[in-house]
Amino acid sequence: MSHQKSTATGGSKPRQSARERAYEMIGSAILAGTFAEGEFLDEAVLAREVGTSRTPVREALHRLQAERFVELVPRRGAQVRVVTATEMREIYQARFVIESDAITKICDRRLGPPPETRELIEAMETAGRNRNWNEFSQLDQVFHSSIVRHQGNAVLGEIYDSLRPRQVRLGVRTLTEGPERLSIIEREHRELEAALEGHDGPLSTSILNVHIQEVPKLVQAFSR
Amino acid sequence: MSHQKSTATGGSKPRQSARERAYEMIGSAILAGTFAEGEFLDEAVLAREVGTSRTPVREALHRLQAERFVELVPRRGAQVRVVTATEMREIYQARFVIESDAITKICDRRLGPPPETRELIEAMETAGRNRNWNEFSQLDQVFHSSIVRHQGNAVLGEIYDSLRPRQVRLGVRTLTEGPERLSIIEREHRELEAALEGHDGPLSTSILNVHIQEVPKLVQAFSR
DNA sequence: TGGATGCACCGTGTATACAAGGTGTCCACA
DNA sequence: TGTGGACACCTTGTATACACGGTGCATCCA
Repeated sequence: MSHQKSTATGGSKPRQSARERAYEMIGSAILAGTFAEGEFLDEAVLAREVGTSRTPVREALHRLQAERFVELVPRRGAQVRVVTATEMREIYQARFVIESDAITKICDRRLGPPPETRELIEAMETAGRNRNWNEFSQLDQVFHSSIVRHQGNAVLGEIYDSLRPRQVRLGVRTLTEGPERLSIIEREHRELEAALEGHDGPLSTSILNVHIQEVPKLVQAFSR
Repeated sequence: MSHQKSTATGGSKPRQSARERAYEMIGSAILAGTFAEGEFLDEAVLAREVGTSRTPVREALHRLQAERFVELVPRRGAQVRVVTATEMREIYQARFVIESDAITKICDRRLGPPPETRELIEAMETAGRNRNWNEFSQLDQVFHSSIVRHQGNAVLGEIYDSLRPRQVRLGVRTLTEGPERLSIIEREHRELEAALEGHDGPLSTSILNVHIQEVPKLVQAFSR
């Protein structure tokens, strides 16, 4: 999704389209919890706030529907989707199904970890030390995504990535509320890398299983 | 996706929106191969053909992008996506990953096949006898989707269903070109039902594996 | 004759005006 | 006082007009 342009990407203005601005503003507003869950969004109001007409706003809302941020009810408008604890668990289960499959295949074919793994792990540890949660979160996504894509199936790669924006909705919150988990995450990443290096499928999968369960466990603590 | 409304659904007009009409017309035109792969679609032309203005057409194109039918190139427009044999294989692999996971869990929990299974199998055999390929194809989707959803994870269910429109793009073609495969498909469905009934995970999975490979094998025959 | 530059045309991106449908309120009547 | 219906307002759905940017062609210069 790439809300909140990272410091690196936010350079010169590439003449961002109005639709893109609307998409990012509305998307991050939902992430930030500006709108109540279940609330209907008024296109005209949004347009005013973004500083454009309704047209780009409508297109942004359609994209947000595709990403499951809102529900488009005919003649009623865009309703902010309610994210339940159940759905969160399902998203993480889905992640595990796809990523563990990738890991198994990577080990079967003795591919080893993706080449950029080491670099990513170190970048994450730096971001962690600097308490830069957004950066940390994004790098975590790249780390896992690179594993899934290393397996070679682009369709599964896309699907895996599409789960990201949905989990981010709670991910940042959980991360900032439990930063002591950071060292655990980092250790697990290194363990996973080592297991992939050793082409040990079952071990890799069990590490991933524990690793991915980390977050939903946290979520459940303060779920509705 | 529900192009070509089935005979059952096509009853009285529920005041279908212009966007929906545009979506179905353009979508089925792509399925029918009316446009060349890689071709850029002209919004104004499409609007004229659908009988509406450009606005609903644009919204339809955005949805078709989400479903991977077209690629939206900024300032250039909607390009009909090229479907390669590789991508087809990847889609079927993805299906297998999700559905086999569902099957394994269904057997682990001793849930048995979904209640509607028997009914669906019989409806498919009727459709097959009547050489009604669209009906057959849709029922096949419902059959497999019901298995995935029987496992209980709605997110994985949605993802699985989203793969459908993409594979339909070649599915109908392969079906009409190889109708002798019909009895094989029907037999495998019954075998799968029996294996689920017996809570036999490995057997169910291996049946599914063979079953799902059927189509991409056909595809490869006349791939580029 | 080949390449580069500028201009014109065309198609997408955005804004705005208009149409249609639904929701809530207010009034009338039981 | 409660309930039912009609009307008005408000919001989405669609059409159209305008702005912006890119592509391709033609012309000019080397």
